[in-house]
Amino acid sequence: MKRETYRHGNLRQALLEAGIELAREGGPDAVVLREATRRAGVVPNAAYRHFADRNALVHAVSLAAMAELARTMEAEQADRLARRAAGDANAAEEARARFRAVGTGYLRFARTEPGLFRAAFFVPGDMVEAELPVSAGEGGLTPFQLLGAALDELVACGLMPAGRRPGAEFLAWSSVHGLAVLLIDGPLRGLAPEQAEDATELLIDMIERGL
Amino acid sequence: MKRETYRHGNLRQALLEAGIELAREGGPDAVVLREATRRAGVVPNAAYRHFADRNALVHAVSLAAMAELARTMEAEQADRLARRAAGDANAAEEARARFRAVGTGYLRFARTEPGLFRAAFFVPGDMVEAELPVSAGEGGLTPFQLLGAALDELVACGLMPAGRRPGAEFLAWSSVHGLAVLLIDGPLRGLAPEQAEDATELLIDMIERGL
DNA sequence: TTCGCAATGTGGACATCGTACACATCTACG
DNA sequence: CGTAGATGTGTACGATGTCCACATTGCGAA
Repeated sequence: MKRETYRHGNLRQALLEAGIELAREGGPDAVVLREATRRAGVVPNAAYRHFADRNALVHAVSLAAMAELARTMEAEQADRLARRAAGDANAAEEARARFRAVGTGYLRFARTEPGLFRAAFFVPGDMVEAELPVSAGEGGLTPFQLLGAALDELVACGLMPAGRRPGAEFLAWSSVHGLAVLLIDGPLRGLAPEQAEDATELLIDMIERGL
Repeated sequence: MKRETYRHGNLRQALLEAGIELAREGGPDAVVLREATRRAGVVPNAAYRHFADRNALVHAVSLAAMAELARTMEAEQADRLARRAAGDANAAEEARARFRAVGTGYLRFARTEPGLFRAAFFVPGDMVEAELPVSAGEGGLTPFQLLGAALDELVACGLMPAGRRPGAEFLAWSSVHGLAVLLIDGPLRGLAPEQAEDATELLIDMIERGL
């Protein structure tokens, strides 16, 4: 447990990882600075060499969580597309699948990692941060950008009137995000996973009709 | 400032009101027990005669906030209906207006009282509490019940297929709630009020098409 | 009416947290 | 080398939630 070198070597990263773990277990409020330093085997004040204050730490955790959300969404897309690959290469159906995967991936992450999900939207960057590369997945796109790309595809395939494209991110995002919130700490929490998935599909159906 | 009777007389209510004020200013996290007792002119521990712990206080605040949300929604409905009253008494249009008012009222409350809005969904009652009379407005209906009633009307007027009625509360609610969250502490916060209202109308358009 | 008990408010104490300030230790660069 | 800046330590303070023992009071039974 005890370090033998005076220097830690990689404290910032260690604190960040401890913070992520805390957030995973209990959301952003559970990211307590002293506990993170404890887990890193270091005295509380050491954290201040790497983060201005607790908020800065939570913010870094938030960005990391956002990136993990992006990865989950990418994985969901890959999964959905693979599941239908060999068949036919209908571009429109593919665009739809990619769009739906954005939503289902988002909601899967929220249900699977509620703590991190809440953390991702804490100190929730304004629109600027939604495009910060730190919060991107493997493909280099942030969750917000993944959604935008999927919508562009829908328009390109004629599945959505171009006139409604501007601002559509926010409408789709709102709906999915709202369900996520209601599911994880709103009145719908404690819904069985299966029911939650049904609700997810119904919601995305509604969005597709409404877009 | 100082009391002259040993008994406070109505401490529970005083603490609750202080708590509501704190929540109004800074959301549920700002409801700090000691500050509430300070405002009530009483020693910290006195609170424990009326609330099991801080959480119980926040929970009571949450229910009060939910009731205020309900009142805002009722007011919005009354407003929208009055604004078109004298004209014609088209039942379908009236049902639509009432439905839209549910959403706009909800979002208006979120933007006007972000602290209370966040508090309302803290310790967020599961489905049971969404029907608790404590969180109802003047008309005796909770926000959730107001939404349900509006949806029933839509179906009755043929504005929405009856087959999609079951569970529709949750879809509409998710969408509106999501926009609220994104607007008040998500990436859309800081949108000008006018833009926020535009987004509101667009979102409700989408919901109407999708339901 | 009186007396005693339950309800309500007080005082003091403790652990935990975030964070400020002064000091110790190391590493890298002139 | 040796010194300056970077990194970790120690001590301390104020704030918070909550526990325990005690003080004060009002109300109903005797």
